[in-house]
This record gives sequence, C-alpha cells and structure tokens, in this order.
Amino acid sequence: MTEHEEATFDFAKIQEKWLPIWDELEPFRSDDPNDTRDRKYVLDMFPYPSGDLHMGHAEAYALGDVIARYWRHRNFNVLHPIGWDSFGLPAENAAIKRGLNPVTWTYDNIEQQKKSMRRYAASFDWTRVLHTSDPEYYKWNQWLFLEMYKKGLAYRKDSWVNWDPVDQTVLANEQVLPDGTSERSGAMVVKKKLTQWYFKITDYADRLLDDLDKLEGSWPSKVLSMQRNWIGRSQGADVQFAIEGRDEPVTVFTTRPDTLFGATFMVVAPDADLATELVAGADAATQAAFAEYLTEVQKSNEIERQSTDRPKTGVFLGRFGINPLNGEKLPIWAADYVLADYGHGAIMAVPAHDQRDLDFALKFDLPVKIVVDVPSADGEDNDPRTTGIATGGEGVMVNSGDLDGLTKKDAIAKAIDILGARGTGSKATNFRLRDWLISRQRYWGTPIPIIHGADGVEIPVAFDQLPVELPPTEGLNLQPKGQSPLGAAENWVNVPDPRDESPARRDPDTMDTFVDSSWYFLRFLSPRDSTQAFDPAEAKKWAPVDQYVGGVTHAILHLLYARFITKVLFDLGHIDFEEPFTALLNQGMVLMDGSAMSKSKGNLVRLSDQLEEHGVDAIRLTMAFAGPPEDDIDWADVSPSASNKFLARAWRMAQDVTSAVGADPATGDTGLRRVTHGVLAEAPVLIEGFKFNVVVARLMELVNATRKVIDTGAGGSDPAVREAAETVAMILDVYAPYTAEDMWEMLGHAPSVSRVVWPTADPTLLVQDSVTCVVQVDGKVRDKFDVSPNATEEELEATAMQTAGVIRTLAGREVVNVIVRAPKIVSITTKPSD
RNA sequence: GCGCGAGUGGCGAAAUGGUAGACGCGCUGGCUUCAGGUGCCAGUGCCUGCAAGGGCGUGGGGGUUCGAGUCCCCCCUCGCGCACCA
Repeated sequence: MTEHEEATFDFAKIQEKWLPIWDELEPFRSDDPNDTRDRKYVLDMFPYPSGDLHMGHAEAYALGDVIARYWRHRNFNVLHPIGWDSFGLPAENAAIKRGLNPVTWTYDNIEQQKKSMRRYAASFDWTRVLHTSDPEYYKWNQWLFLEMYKKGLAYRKDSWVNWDPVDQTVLANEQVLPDGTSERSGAMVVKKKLTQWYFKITDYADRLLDDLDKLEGSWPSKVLSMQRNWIGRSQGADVQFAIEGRDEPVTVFTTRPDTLFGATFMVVAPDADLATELVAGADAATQAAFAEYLTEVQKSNEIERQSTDRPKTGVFLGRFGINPLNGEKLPIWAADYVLADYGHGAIMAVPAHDQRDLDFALKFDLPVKIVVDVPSADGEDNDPRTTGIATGGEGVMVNSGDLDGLTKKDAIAKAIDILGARGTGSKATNFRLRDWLISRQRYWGTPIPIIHGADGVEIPVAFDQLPVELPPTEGLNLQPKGQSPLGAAENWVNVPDPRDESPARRDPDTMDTFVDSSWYFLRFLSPRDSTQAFDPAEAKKWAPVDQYVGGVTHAILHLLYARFITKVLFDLGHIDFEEPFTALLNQGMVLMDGSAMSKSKGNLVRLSDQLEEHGVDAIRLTMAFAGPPEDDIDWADVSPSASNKFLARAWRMAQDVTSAVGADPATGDTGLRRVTHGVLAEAPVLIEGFKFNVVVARLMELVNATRKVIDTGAGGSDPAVREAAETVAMILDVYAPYTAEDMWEMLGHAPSVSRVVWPTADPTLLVQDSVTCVVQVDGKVRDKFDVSPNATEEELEATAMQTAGVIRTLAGREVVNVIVRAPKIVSITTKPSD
C-alpha cells in the first residue's frame, strides 16, 4: 500500500458507489419464511409527506437505524419498515395554497422523501412500504370503524366541540394546545355545538391508565406521567341533591364526600343545560342577570378562562338544593369555574376545604363552615375565614354528625355508606379523558363508511362494498368552508338506500388521520394483504413492536390512540397483546442557536446542504455522537466536519491493513487486542442502553489505539490491526454505513458489512494483566501504583504504605483505619489532629 | 399551584458509591507538508509554585460513608407537562 499512491477518503464517491449495490443486494428484507432466527420489530414513527426531509428527520432516522442495524449484527431477523402518513390537513392545505391536487402533491413529496431516505442509507425493508392515503390502506380504516361501530365504540352525538375557524373543521381535545389554539393552524379554537362521530376511548380509560404500569422502565417516565395526567382519573362519589321545585335530583361528583356537612352552596356550570333549566324557574330579574352572565362567559376565550388568578364570577340562580346528609338548604349559583363537560357540570361547594369554593364564598359573602379540624403548624391561625386559605390537609372530622372524630379516609368510606343506604349517592370515578372526536370536515382523509337514510337511520356500508373511495377532486371546492367538500360531490354522496333503494346520502365527513396511524404498525406485517387488515399469523410472529422511536410531540395524541386501538383489536380477538409498543425512545429536537429551526427565524439549516457538504455518514454520526439521544442537539454546538475527520481516519486505518484475510489475530499485539475485545464486549450493553454517543467514543479510542500500532508498533501487517479494523467496520456500520461498507471491501470482504454477525469477545482478553490501585488518605488520592488484579488485600496495603505519596502524607500522623477494596482502592484514615 | 426532568471545564459531554472531566470540539505548542481550513504528536478544570508538590472543584446548605457527581433531607435555578377537573 505504501508503494503506490494512497487514495483519499471521498464520501461522495463512496456514496455513489454503494447505493446501487445495496439496491441490488436488498440486505434489509425481512420476509424470508425460512428465517428461524429470533425477531426484532424496530419501528420509526412514519413521516408526513410535507416537503423534503429535514434535520429532525435526519436525527430520528439516524438513531432508529442505529438500533435496527445493531440488532441485525446481533443475528436477529429485524423488521424495520417505513411508510407515509399521507392523509391530513398539512398536505391538503399546502395543495390548496399551490393550486395543486392533493393527490399529486402528496405522492410527489413521497417520492422525493423516499429518494432522500434511500440516500440517507436508512436500513428499511423497502418491500413493505405503505401510504395511508392509498385505498388499499384506508379500506382497513373503514373496516376498523365498522368493527367499532358494531360494538358501540363508534357513535355519533350532538355536543359542544372544538372548532378551528381557519381550517374550518372540528378538532379532538388532544389537538387543542394549552393556550386554546389549534395544534395545526394556530387559530384560536372556538366552541360549536355539532353532531359528530366519536370513538369511545373513555370505555378504556381504566385500562389505558393501569396498563401504563407495564411500560414503566421501558417508556420515558415523562410520557407515562403525561398520559396519566391526561387520562386524569379521580375517585370519589356521586351525590344526589334534591332540588326544591324539581322532581329529579341533581347529581354532583366530589372527591371529598367526607366534607358534605361543610357544603354551604352549590354551583352549576353556566353553559350547562342544567343552569338554563334551573333559572327558568326563577324570577325575571334573576333570569335577566343569568342571561347577561352567560353571554359574558361565552364571549371569553380559553386564555381568559384559564388564567389562574382571575377573580371568581357568578350569579345566583334563585333555586335551592337539599344536602342529603343534613337536610340543609343550599343556594344554587352559576359560575364559570365549574366546567360543563367534567363530572356532571355541577358541584357542591365546601369553601372551608376547597380553595376555589372559598374564593367564591368570600367574594359573594357565602357562609364558610369548617368540618375538618386541621392542626396548624405552630399554633398559628389557620381559619379559612380569616386567612383566606382553605385547609385541605389531614385532620379529624367535626360538625359532621356521625362522621365526627373520623379521619379523612374513614370519613369518606362512611359517608359513601350512609349515602348508599339512603339511596342518595354512591362511589364514583371520573376521568379528564373525553371520547375521541374523529370526524373532520375536510377532503383529504378516509371517508366514514356510513350511509344516512332519508329517515335518519345510520346504515353501515357493507364490508364487500369497501373501500368507499374518495371521489376525484375535479369540480370540488376544497377551500375550508365548514362543511365537508365531499357533500358537494353529487355523484358520490347520493347513493341508493341499501334497504330499499330509496335516495340516501353518504356521510360526507372524513376520519381524523390519527385513526390511520393508530394501527399502521400492524399493516406493515402484511402490507399487500387484500383480504384482511393484517395477517394474524404475521402479527403473532412480529408484534408487538419491540422498539419504537419518535418525537415526544406524540406523547399523548398518537401514542394514546394507538394504545386504545390496540386494546380494541385485542378485545375483538384479532391480536393477542394489549400494548402496541414494548419500548419507546423519544429523540430530542435539532435546534439552531438555541431555538427550533424555522424559516421565519432565519435559523433554518437545510439537510440537503449539510449532506452535500459533509456527506451522509458524517451527518448520521454527528447525530449519534452529539449526546444522549433524548437530549436536544443544537447544530451550532456540534461539528460534522469533526465526524468526517474521524470517518476518514477510520477509513485510512483499513487502508493500512496489509495482512491477509483470515490472519490469526492471536499472533498480534495483545494490548490492541484487549482494546478491540473490550469494545466488542461493552458496545452491546451501551447500545441497548441507548448510549450511542459513548460507543462512538469507544470506536474513536479503538481507532486511535490501532493508529498507534500501525505507526509506532508492529505496523499494518500485524493481524491484530486487521482484527481491530474489521471490528471498527462492523460497529461503524450502525452509524456510518457507507464508510463501513467501503472499509469492509478494502479489508477483502464481500458486501454487505451489515450482515456481519457480532463476534463474541474473548474473555481472556477482557482480563487486564495489571490494574491501577489508588491510595487515599482521609479521602484524598495521595498516590497510585500498578498491580496485578489478583493482588491480595495484605499485599496492596503493604505496597500502599510504602508509596512516596503516602509516606509524605502520613508523616507525624497516626493511622486509625485502613480499608482495602482489592485491587482498586486502599483507603487510609488518620486520627484528626487537634 | 401540582407533576415530571435536569443543573459537571470555554463548548457538546463521560463516569456499577471507588483516580471527576473518557471521547470530541475549541485553544496552545511542536513535527510533517509547505499551496494548504490536510496529516501526525504533545499539552489544556481553576488557583498557587521554578519544580516536586499543595489547595479548591460536579447549582447552594446539611447528612450517611473509609470514600458521594452518584444515596438521603432542605433550598435555589432552568426546562417540559398539566392547570378553576370539584
């Protein structure tokens, strides 16, 4: 090699060389029925086809690929598929803006992204590609909908819904951001009363919550806590209050039935039907005051409603309820701190022990009655009436009849018993979670497979009539206008009633695209199956997903929906598992100068430019080396050119190998072999613990050690150098497949390095022949010496006592204790000098 | 307010309770080239000292331990999530 001219590392040339060869070899197919190895299903969240891939994709797919390629080297049959989440508003809006057909626009983008992903060398099984906007895919959304409809899990109701005035469509609760704006359009969401389709996710609230415990440790704790929070289970009681002048009692939910004796008034949500009904029985002045208040409340937007220190408002409704425990007469108020859609839209107010009720009581001069004696910290006054602070802590019941003297826990149980015996209440559980609103008034989605008869009856489309395909866009106005554009496709929407051929209409709405993504991981298992959504035999082989990789932005939305649909499919008998994703990795975001990249901020880094300048491998390696995968990467802080430098260094190392293929490494440099085998042993632990950056550091150390042997040791002919170079090539494949493949060829092997099985580290090379023993005096390191790992405690102590550092430090001091932890530490304690 | 998570060099970051700062960036010096934004080698936490060495050091304060970045308690700061959910 030294005789003739050495080639220099040219990433562009290497990329060009290997891409077509890989296309030919298809090393990542996973459909061999005779493959009996253990299996791993590694899944990256699939992309929206809006524009080309960006830096965020580059990070996500680099990290997912580390995992997929790693398990292949561990001799697993790995399923690593990719597809496109190609229905949805972003695609449709972009299509409208550019005056294009959403079909053309979407599939052009998919082609662009596919090309980029191939070049990016993501190790996908390209035979399994799916697009959710293909009729062969969304047919099975419709099947799923009908299965759920049959079970009563898909239903239509008239209710207040979130309305996006820009996109002109309804949204699920999960798609409304905390500030009350739409996740998609950014518009302030308004409430509208509409008839819409829902999936009954609330039936699964308990299971969705309880099963999170199974994911503890393999899902990020942040995602688990967000989901728990979102489902928001609270335990308590439903309590019935008789209403003067009304036949039916009003039911309220409370988590503190023990404080019933402290209830001094009741509050109803002003926008609940109940408020309107109750006030109708009051005098004209009260009715007028309420009407004015309701108008006021409806004008206020979410931001105003949610501001925490906003003063309480409300009006008296002129009606009274009766406390079921003590018969006390309680005035009923309407106030917007009570929400219409939580619990029963009405509460009992216990101002002494609930801060919100206290604020309200103090403002409107309502009585405050203490029923829990909470001891104050140091004798200070803790009377809510004077401090303005409700006492919510533990205490003993007082002023509460039969509950007096009980603790909180016992009083809750007894209160529920009493209510139950009198038939005025019972134990109850409430959830924050609401049913999933799935209908959308837009074109680019799965048509809902329902026909509405002239008599208003819902008729499910027969299975053999699926898919209900979208009509062509020709002649349709896709502009958002509050009604589905499909309603105007006369030839499509007007169909004969399946019962009697009389005129009927298709449901014009389309499904939320989160329906598409809630089961796509199953479709990958048999993507071309035209007879079923997925093949149960394949599901048995592969599912659930062993490792899911994606952004934390889907912590609630997609991940909650997918868990829900998985449980539904389990209950329907289609699958034998209840959680779709066994393990989850949330990668961080790619930032620039401390903030998310955006065109408007002017800090956009284009992936295509980076790939052009540094090459695919350098970008992938940079993503992995930047830090822990879940941390954000600030592109301003990392150095793709340094990654490139390392790749070139590794590549040159392979070039310098002059020994023959198969040369016996046992005859080579033992020091280098120890490093090589150390990496072979350690890397699996590190990769499986997602410490991808540390593995890169180990590879750098190995390359540095090899360089040293080549330049100043036995040289490139040492078989240990070959062994090191082959090890680097194999492991580097998970980060930088082009460079690794080229090294592998230089080392005299046939492609593909991605198929190389991880060699077992030689245990005799993992034992060091000498270790450093540290000597501490009073906790401070004073000396160290090299010693055999088998040295006894006595030997170590004797040696330690004679080291220069110890002798110097111990001069004039008395040793009181010596602790030896062979072979690493000798710890000496001395008598403190006075 | 409640709930998660995190604070380590100039920077990105390592570290089963056992040598804090691996690896890399940046910086300094040297060698090679000398057309080099190349390659190679060495140094690089802070203070002190010619040096040997010494002192300090993982947000702050306590504690457990022979030994704490790591475990426990209190506090501060930042990030994220939820937030009038009865």
